[in-house]
Amino acid sequence: MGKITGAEKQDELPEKVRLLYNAVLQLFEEGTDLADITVSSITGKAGIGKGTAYDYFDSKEELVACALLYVMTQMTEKLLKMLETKENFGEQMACLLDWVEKSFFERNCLNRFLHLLTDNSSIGQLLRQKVDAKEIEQHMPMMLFQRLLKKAASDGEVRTDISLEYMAYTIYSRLAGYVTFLYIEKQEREKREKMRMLVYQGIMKEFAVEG
Amino acid sequence: MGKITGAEKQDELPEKVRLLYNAVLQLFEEGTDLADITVSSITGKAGIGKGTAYDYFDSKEELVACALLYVMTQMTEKLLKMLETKENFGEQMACLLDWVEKSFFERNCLNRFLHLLTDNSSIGQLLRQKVDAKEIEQHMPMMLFQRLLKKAASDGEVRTDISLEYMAYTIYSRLAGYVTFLYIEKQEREKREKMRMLVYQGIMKEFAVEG
Amino acid sequence: MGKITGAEKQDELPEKVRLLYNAVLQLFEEGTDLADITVSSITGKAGIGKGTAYDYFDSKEELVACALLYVMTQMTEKLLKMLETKENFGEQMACLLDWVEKSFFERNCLNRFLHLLTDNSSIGQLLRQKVDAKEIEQHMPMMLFQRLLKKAASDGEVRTDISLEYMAYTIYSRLAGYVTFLYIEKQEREKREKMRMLVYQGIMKEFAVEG
Amino acid sequence: MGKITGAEKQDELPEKVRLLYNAVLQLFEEGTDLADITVSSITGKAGIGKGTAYDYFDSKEELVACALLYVMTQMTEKLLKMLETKENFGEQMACLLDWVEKSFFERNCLNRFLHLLTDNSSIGQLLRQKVDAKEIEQHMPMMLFQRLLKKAASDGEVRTDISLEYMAYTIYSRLAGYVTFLYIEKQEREKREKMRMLVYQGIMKEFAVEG
DNA sequence: AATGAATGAGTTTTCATTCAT
DNA sequence: TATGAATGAAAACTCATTCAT
Repeated sequence: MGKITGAEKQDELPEKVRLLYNAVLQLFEEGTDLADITVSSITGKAGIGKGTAYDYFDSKEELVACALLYVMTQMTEKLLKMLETKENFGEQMACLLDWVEKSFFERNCLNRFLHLLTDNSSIGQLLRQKVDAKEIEQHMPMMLFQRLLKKAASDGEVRTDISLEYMAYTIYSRLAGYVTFLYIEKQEREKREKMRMLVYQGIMKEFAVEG
Repeated sequence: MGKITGAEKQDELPEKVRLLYNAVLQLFEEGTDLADITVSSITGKAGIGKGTAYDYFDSKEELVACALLYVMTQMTEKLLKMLETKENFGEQMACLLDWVEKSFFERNCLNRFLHLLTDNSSIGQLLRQKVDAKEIEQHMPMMLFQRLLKKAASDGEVRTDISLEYMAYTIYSRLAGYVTFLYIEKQEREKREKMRMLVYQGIMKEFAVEG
Repeated sequence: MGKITGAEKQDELPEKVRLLYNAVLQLFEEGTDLADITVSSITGKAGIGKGTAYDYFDSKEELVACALLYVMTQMTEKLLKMLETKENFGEQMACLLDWVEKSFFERNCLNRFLHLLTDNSSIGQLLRQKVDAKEIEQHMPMMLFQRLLKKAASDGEVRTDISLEYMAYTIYSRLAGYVTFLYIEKQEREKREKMRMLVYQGIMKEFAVEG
Repeated sequence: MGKITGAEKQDELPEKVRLLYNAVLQLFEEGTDLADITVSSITGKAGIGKGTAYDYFDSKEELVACALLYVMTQMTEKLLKMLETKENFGEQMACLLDWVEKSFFERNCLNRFLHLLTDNSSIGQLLRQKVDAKEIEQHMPMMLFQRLLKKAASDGEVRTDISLEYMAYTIYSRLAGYVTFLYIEKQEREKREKMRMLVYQGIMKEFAVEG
């Protein structure tokens, strides 16, 4: 009766909802555009009845936004764990660039999510609303960057005279810019590697201590 | 009946096509999401028959992609002219940031266009294809930045030891990042101004020659 | 572009609208309940595309209400013409009773319309709204009765010391009551004829001059 | 598992069935249209499981028809008791008119039931079938009127030279006509009172003995 | 006996595209 | 060349009914 809001914890999710979320993720990974995702395609992939989706969500928009929120959260959690195994800030940034590139080519959607953060569609708007809910906020990309930076700052790896928020946005920007570059110049391997190195150096020069 | 491809020069455009392009621009400026733009709404705003659109374009996607291409071209041309009146690279960057912010608040669409560059919808893909056509390339944002940078380099205002392409992408990235910031933190004026200054300084520190 | 409102004159009706109206009438005559009428069944019977219905009407409800209004108007006009050929008030009442009975058995819907006047469904409500529009009012059953009574009064056939409105409602009531009787006792011919005579006499005794 | 047929006596009704019946009544009193009543809304209001309804009834239609039959029976029983406290036929008729008007404005459903007697929906048809079952017949409106009239006739208050059945239908008709009048002219209080008086006088003049 | 999660057929509605005029 | 009436495939969503628990 109470509908899913997207604030549920992972272990609170009903089985069918998990199936729906996975179906949305798969569609995303297949490159299906947001506007072309239909309730039929989701429930079909999930292997459940169309009506069931409406037992848990009020509308297609709610369903997709919640699914994306869930996947983003999962993804950033995994990413965070991975980053935490790195020795220092530089390695973390290198790892992030790898991840972004891998994500781009495997379509596993980081770029799609970054994109959604500035999407004007009803689903994009709904997603931003849900992200605004405090509890979830902490897993969002920008917060992830801030967390990395805070740790690095206390370890004396990055400068402390620049606002954390600005540094987070700048890292986000450079990654998003790199994704755009990939969209346009994906074909040439050499160029790609050169650009990646430049982005890496750009971040390090601007924020890292020493050189 | 050769259809419109988007490669036409401004003065080659049939009157009806111009009307259609303007209609798409208006819809965009009204904030209509890409997915919610219909052929009816376009031809209605253009004041011409629905069938006429199909005399010039093979599909709605073609029509919208061509219109966006045209508008982007127009916009960057206008922007370029404006930037060329500026004394130096620093002023140009400040002007760009103003423009981005104004564009964001007046919905005059620069952010929408930047967004489209990494959009997976059929229209977005078509648009990128068209951008790839050499003749148009020169008017696209990245090329605009490269042109500015080339001039600035020859005037000794920016460093010459960094790849032009990287510098262009970095400027693009920082602007796109600033737009994302505006999406998320638009409400607070002070924060906004501080962030804009930081972005400006970030660009200048990385690329400008001395002070 | 301007949608049909139900206030159109007969010769202003587009061909397709006429087809839709006829389809609704046929469905009604087949005894289909209001709630079971679907847009598919209407356009199917009309032999036109489903979308066409929405070119002319904003919703199924609008379509059905307009169709019923049209049919009621047509029916009462025909009935009025028929009644005007009668010599006097008594013959008119006898004719009305015949008509009601015939209508009941041939399902040509007078009873359905009378019924709709007190129906709580969204279509019933819409219909009453449309009936309230002045121009149409004159053709509705109650107005028809009032017109007959006015003529009869000026011819000295009915009493002039009773309010016209009351007389109209009473005639309406007795007819509706007779329909209810038919619903419940339709099987027995003799009983039916006896009841019809009683209804006739009831009207005449109450309103006719002399005896 | 013999299902409920609607012929059960009040004290034979399982608790759950009573809950279902009450839920239907409440929905009706809230003005919900027959077509908008759902099994969910009924069982929800009844506070029992959806499946339980199907343990007792074969279909939604059966459930609603039985519920309405029950409520009508209850209502007419109550009404009859109330009428039996009246001194004479005239007071009974006045009381009936009060009841009808009160029922109309409080939505307590007499008008809805009268309406159902000539309704073509599957529920309406089912209801009439059930009314036809002899045991129940005695509680239906028409029978109620006949009972009143029989008593009044034996008390010398109404004429004995007119068929009881005709008188019953006429009273029913006039009440139904008054309801129609209320639907159309509910707003004006004065007109309403005048009409009610005329209806009352109409009945008395036609059927009452002397004055 | 009682439940309510799950279903999917069926409904209303939209809109890109066609084609007779 | 230009039109816009007509189409129908496909979408979102509802709800009576079933059935495993």
